Amino acid sequence: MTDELRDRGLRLTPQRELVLAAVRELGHANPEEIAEVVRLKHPGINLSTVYRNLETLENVGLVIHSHLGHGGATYHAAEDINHLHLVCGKCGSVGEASIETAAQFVNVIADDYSFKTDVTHFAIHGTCSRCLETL
Amino acid sequence: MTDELRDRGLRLTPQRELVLAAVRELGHANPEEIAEVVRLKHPGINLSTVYRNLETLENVGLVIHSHLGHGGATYHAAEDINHLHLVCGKCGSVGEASIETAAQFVNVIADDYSFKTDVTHFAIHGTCSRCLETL
DNA sequence: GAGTAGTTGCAATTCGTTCGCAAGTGGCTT
DNA sequence: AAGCCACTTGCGAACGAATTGCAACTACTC
Repeated sequence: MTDELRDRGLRLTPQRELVLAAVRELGHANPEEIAEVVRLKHPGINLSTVYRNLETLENVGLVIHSHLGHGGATYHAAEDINHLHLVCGKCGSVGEASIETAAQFVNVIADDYSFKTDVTHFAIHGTCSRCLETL
Repeated sequence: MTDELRDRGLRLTPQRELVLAAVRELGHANPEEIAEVVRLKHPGINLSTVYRNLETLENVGLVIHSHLGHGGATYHAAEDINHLHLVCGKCGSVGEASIETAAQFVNVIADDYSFKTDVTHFAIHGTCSRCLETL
């Protein structure tokens, strides 16, 4: 990460390092959860620092956010974005699906609407298998 | 709408009527925009009344919300939900696509993950044709 | 090792949304 | 036609998530 940052005149601070480490460790997490993990090693970190670092890490391309539900964003390490999210509207569970399942869909949208789809950014909303059973 | 409401012991108030009318008129709109339209005919309406009516109209099935972007929900008349949304991450434009384009995708997700997809609830994120050209 | 520009912590602020409560009013009942 | 009661409204306060201004701090360049 040193290069990505320094090339842009940005700095490698302990806080920034810990935020990235937390994102990588957690898989998908919101800023609050990330702050909690960071605080284990750096208790004094401020929430706004977490927000600001997530933003810069995203600009640099080390981190990506996606929207899984009504609330805020959740963050992923850039190298982990190889799945799409299936969010159950009933129980709120978040499943994952292979990106390939959407390949054909992405192609159709590209052909018919000249729209280049990023399937990972928004979750796929619906009802999970467990909730379908208990209807 | 009278029946949908009264059958549940709910009332048909002028405010409620105007909120529904505004949703139908606007196509997709957020609560703030809906309030603006309602205020043309009923200047005193309170924002929280709009929120509450959107919620009850949704419970009754006359209105549906979906998430098009980072911020809050946008509301549609229930009878208009026959398209999915293509939101451009660069320019913010919101396009529409036929639901059929997703039919195969929905089937694959159902078969592979036993997950029943509601494609209209979350937008499809990506880059629109115009922004693709100007890269 | 010193200087500078990027960064942090803090507190205050914003935005969108929800809440509690008292006053108001639809609509069933008589 | 009038009354009653539960549903609604408007208002202000409160809320959570995210953002901002600013002074103190510090990573990095030379």
